[in-house]
Parts: sequence; structure tokens; C-alpha cells
Amino acid sequence: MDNLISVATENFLKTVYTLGNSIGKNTRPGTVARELGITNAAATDMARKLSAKNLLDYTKYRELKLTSEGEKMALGVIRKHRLWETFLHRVFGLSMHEIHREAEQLEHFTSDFLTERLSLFLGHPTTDPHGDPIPDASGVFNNGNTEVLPLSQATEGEKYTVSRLQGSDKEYFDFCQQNDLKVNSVIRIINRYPNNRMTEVEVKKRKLLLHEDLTSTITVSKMPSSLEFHNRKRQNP
Amino acid sequence: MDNLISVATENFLKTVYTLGNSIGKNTRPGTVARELGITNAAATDMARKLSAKNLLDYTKYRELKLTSEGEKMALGVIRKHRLWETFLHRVFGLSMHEIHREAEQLEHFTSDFLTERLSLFLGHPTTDPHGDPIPDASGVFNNGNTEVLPLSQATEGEKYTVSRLQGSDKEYFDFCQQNDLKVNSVIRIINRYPNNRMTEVEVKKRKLLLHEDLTSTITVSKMPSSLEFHNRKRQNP
DNA sequence: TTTAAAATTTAAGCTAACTTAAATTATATT
DNA sequence: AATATAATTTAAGTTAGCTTAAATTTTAAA
Repeated sequence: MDNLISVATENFLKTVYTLGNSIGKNTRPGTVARELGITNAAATDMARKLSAKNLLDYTKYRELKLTSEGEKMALGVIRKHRLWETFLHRVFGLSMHEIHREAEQLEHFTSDFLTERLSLFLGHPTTDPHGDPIPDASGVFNNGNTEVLPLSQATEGEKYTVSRLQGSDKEYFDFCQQNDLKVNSVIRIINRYPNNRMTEVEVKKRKLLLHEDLTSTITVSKMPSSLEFHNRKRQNP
Repeated sequence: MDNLISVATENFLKTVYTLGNSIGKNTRPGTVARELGITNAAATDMARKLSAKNLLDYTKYRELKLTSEGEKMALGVIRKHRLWETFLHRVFGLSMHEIHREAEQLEHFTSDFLTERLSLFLGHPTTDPHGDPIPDASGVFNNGNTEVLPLSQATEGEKYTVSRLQGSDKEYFDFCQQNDLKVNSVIRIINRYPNNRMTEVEVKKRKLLLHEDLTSTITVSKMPSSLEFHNRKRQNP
């Protein structure tokens, strides 16, 4: 009857949560396994264990569903991850592709006490540098409810603001930086070429032709999110 | 042939290093076990494993000795620990009794890359808030070589400065704070009562009668360490 | 609707890091 | 120098978190 939560468990719950909240993804054991780099057998095994601890509901051959307790834990880990990313970027000046790697470790070894000091120090941010929302200490998102959609599904002619950049490697962020694709950048859809899966956009007077590989990782919203804008301005607290 | 270093290994090496460098302590398996809260059997087991990995020299029934590789690892962990303590105290304002607990976790999940950014951010400190020296990235201490000794062994009539406070709980630091026993405080030995293991000292015009339980945890030096003083002044970088 | 392919589960086994209990070796004392 | 005590080591066993391989179930296609 071990009550302590392990890194493996935290990562498992986090992955189930993330997959469950990503469009076009599912929470079947195999999907979770692939995401975590473990075998299907290990994922099934873990699912049964976590089910016994009431952290998720598991029925053979079905998708995994977090219980409210499991979801709360997942959100706790996500909170720590995103607060650390914000911190590492703002305070230590780590670049976008570096912060995830470090936060991935730190998130598991930060007490709730320290988490709140971190959040306080940062001025209780509600989004991280990628534009991802940060839940509060009780697992609630306070980001307003602006409609967001992947750039790959944006409408021709419309104007949007970038709300999230979901890539991870240096090249991705270098490219985005280079082309002014930043959180809160204004972006207009010039043309869509669905057959070629390309989208032509305008950012800061410049035209870009982007493939769906990229446009599916950029989340945009029609109205500029004033909350996020507010947060971006407070760089050195 | 697992090349990754585990938390258990890091803590084991750190403990052997610390015991080996504390006067009146030894590095026998039982001592290490007690320190880590594991059984003797587990300590012996670990000693053999680490010996196989060339991190320490182990001969049955003898004290444990770190190899240079093992010592380097131990110093790496200690560096991370003390940098985090410095950070948490200076930047997040955590109190003395809180920083150890958090640093104890963070030290194991901080990459060398992040460690150097942390050190840079803090201005490459050479002592932590307890006055403990921080080794540099290659495991070298750059704290000058002021002679230090426990307050319990200080000489009657002499003046010293406090160089380290080695306690851990809130009560300890509250008492020290209350009585101006801080790193770099000036302290004069008025009287020693070896039979009762008490020492009478004067700090900021106030006289204190202290038991060896306390005086053995306070390290002092005859000459005020200008290096440490310099560091203490840079509070909010 | 049958069947082939894909996914999932079960079974058996491994390693790290522990445990308890028994056996061995050191050490300290008389 | 013999012996009691303390420390250490060995042996056997446990749990978490994996693995591979085989068996089973689902799903998708013919």
C-alpha cells in the first residue's frame, strides 16, 4: 500500500491527460506506450496498477480514462512543468528548445510548497513560453475561454493571433523566431492549398508558405488573448 | 552495463564523501547505512555494486573510499545541492530550514548544463547560506584556505567569525537568528567549561552560554573570510 | 461474414534497490 | 588469549518497472 507517487506514474498520468485532451489522439495503452517509449505490455501493466490505486478507470481493450484524482495529479505535474519552463526561459534565459528537457526532470521533484513559491515569484503566470496554459494549484485553468484551433484549420482571409507553438527542437524554434512566428504574433491566412497541405500566411508584411507538418503544431485564436498579452509583457519580475 | 547514475547511487557517494570529510566520523558501511536510513545489508550491497563500477574501493570489513571518479560525482551532487540552496534562499526567500529539504530533491535532477546556468545566475558563489563551500564545475573548492574549527574547540579569549552553521531544523536556525549567530558574525570565547561541555561566548555585546550539542555544529575561523563576506553582500542579483 | 492484420493482454523473466534473518568476521574486554 | 558483543556479510525474498514472446481479442478489409 505505497502511497508515494513515482516518476513513472506521474509521467503515465500526464501522458494520458495530454493524449486525452489532444484532438485526433486517443488514450489506448499502445498510444500511451509509444509516447512514453515503453512496450504495450508495460503500459497495460501500469494501467492495471493505477486502476487499483483509483487513479484511472481501466477496462480491458478500452481507452484509459483518468479518475478525478488521477486528473488532479496529472494537472499538478503539468503545472510544475509549465511553471519551470516559464522560469527557465524568463529568469535563466534558456531558449525554447532547452526548457522542456529540463522541466521534464524538475517537474517530478518539486514539492507543492516550492511550486507555490515558484508561481508567486513569477507573478502567477497563466501561460508558459510555448503559450500552453498553466493550471492553478487546484488544477483549474484561468485563461479565459478564447476559441483556439490549429493553424492548419484556419480560414482563408481571416486574421489570427498565435496562441501556442507546440514544437520541441531547436530548428523548429529557430525557424519560428526567424519568421516572427511567436506567441501573440498576428497572422493572416492568404491562401490554403488543401491538396498539397500547404497554407500561405502573412506575418509582419512577409508571406510564408507553410506545410501542414508545421501548421498543425501552431495553435491560433481569432481574438487576441488579452490575458496572454498581459503576461508576455512582464519579462523580468 | 548501465551507465546512468541513480538517485540511490548519488546519495550513497555523497554520504561517503561527507562522512569521509567530517572529523570524528567514518565511512564504514553501517555508518553510511544509518545516514541514509537503509539497512547495513543494503549498504554492503551497494558498496559492492559501486566498487564494480569503479566509483569506490571496497574491501570487506574495511572503510569505504571513493575513487577519484566517485569523488568527482559526489562533488557534482554537492555542487548542485549547495547552488540550489543558495538560489532558494536568495531568490525565492526560503528560510534556512526549508532550503535543504528542497535541494535534496533538486540536486538529482539538474543537468550539468542547467547547473552552470544556475551558478552563472548567482554570480558563481563559493559558499551556500549555511557557509558550506561550493565546489566549482570541476570539483575544486575555491574558498581560500582559512583554518576552520568547531566552536566547541575554540580557544578561550580568542575572537572568531562564524563560517558555517551545520544544523537543519527550524528551531536551530530560529535560535541562531535570534542570537545573531549568523555566517560571518563575530564571536568571542569568554569561558570554556569542558566538564559540562559548555562554552560561554559573546556575540554583539551579548553573552551566551552554549552546550556542545550546539557548539559542535558551528564552525568558526580566526580570520574573517573576505571571500565569504563579499558573497553575502550580493543579496538580490 | 469470414478472415487477416493490428492491438492488447498474459506469462515468464530481468534488474535495482531494498528487506529480514542467519552466518561470519572484527573488536573490545576481561 | 579467550570470548562476548558488535558490525558486517551472505542468503533468500520483495516490489516497481520494465522486457520479450506467446496467446488472445478487436478491428478492418475482402
